[in-house]
Amino acid sequence: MTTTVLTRELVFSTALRLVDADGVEALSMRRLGKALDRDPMRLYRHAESKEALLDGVVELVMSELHVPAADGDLDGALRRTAHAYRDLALAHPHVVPLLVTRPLATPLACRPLGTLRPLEQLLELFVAAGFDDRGALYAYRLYIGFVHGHLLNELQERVVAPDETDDVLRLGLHRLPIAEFPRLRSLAGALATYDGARELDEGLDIVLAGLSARTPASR
Amino acid sequence: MTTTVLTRELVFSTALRLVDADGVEALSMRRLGKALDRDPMRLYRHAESKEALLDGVVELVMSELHVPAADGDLDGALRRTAHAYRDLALAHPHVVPLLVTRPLATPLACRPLGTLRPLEQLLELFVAAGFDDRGALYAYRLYIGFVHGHLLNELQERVVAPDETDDVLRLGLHRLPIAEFPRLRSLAGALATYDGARELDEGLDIVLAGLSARTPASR
DNA sequence: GTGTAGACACTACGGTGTATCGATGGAAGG
DNA sequence: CCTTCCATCGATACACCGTAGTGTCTACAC
Repeated sequence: MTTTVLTRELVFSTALRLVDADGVEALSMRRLGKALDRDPMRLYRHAESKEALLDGVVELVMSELHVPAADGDLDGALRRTAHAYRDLALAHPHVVPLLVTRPLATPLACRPLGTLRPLEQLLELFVAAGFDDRGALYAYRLYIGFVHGHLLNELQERVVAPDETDDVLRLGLHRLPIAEFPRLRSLAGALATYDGARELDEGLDIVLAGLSARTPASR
Repeated sequence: MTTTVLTRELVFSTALRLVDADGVEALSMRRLGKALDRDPMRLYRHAESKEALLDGVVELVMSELHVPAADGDLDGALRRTAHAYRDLALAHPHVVPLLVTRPLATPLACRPLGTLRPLEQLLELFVAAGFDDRGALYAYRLYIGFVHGHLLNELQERVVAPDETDDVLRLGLHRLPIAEFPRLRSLAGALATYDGARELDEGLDIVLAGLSARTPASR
């Protein structure tokens, strides 16, 4: 018998565990209740609905993203947080759909504060580097949009049948009509040797260069 | 009494209608059956599962994305398809979560062919512009990642309480602790005057410039 | 006529989110 | 001590979900 009292952190962290283990659809109130050895209805003390539970999971993950304080090296700070974000996403791949999707259902100011904190810190970074309000918001969006796009790309790459040895087969490319998809079919090699961290860096080269060309300080 | 026979296109297009009207969670086999005035079980003739139904909806939307043929103007072609993609996303905002999320659950070659076709055509565009296989794939990913990131950004902007007149209130920013979120709270004006198409264009400026610096043809 | 194939409907099972209600148990007031 | 009250908890109930299984009816082949 579990004697410890049910805490908010315990609820959300085991919710995250369930999602990490078996994906979002494996998280249900009943299963979470069972995992905590409590009546499922008890969960509504800590999350007022399942939607709130999902938001809490997102918050839990996002609160682990640490944005360095402004120290004059904007590029370095952005690179480090991008990689930290990537590490987080790879550590919790099943949470990424929630990460990019939940904000589409919730007005900005109603989002959990933990998910807003990195946003605020990134804005601060841009402002410290000389952007005005509008410019900082624009820079933030370009940056975070790129990172999200990269993460979606990289995680798609991981959905394969890894027991096949041949690239074409493992990727299932043989199922595609040759006539219609010549380019795609010839990509077996390139698809197999994907290096996410490097590609993130190369993309950052481009985005950060474009950004610094727009910093007032650089003119 | 409906007398017409149930066709695949009818099933998927009314599924899309349901999603467009009330979001993904409003699409259920039972409701779709009711909308078609058929027994829900009949739907399994045309989609072997609900997952397949969702994939079909994505395919239906993506098959409306037309990528121009290569004619030497890579930048123009990429700009036009980016805007076409954006228009599609704004026309079907509730489908966007599916659009970016479904591929995370399906190996590339198992995705509906209709969703792979734009991919193939974009690859063709890059190859025609002088990229080799690997370079074309890299360019594709950078490009589509950026576009996806932009769409996620832009659609987040639309989740508000539009009946409020004051910017701060409409965005709900007053709910944020001033001490912790000074930057965010001062963004009311900038958030309110967001221009998605322009921001897409400016981002494309950066991405396409970075890309053309890597085209073999430019060296 | 017999057989067969497909369109269709119905029922049933186990699961979901969550509203509601009765019981329990401990603290506070007399 | 006893009583009262309130917060906690378990359980049940409702409406809905995806889908397996089964049976009916029509139309055409042989």
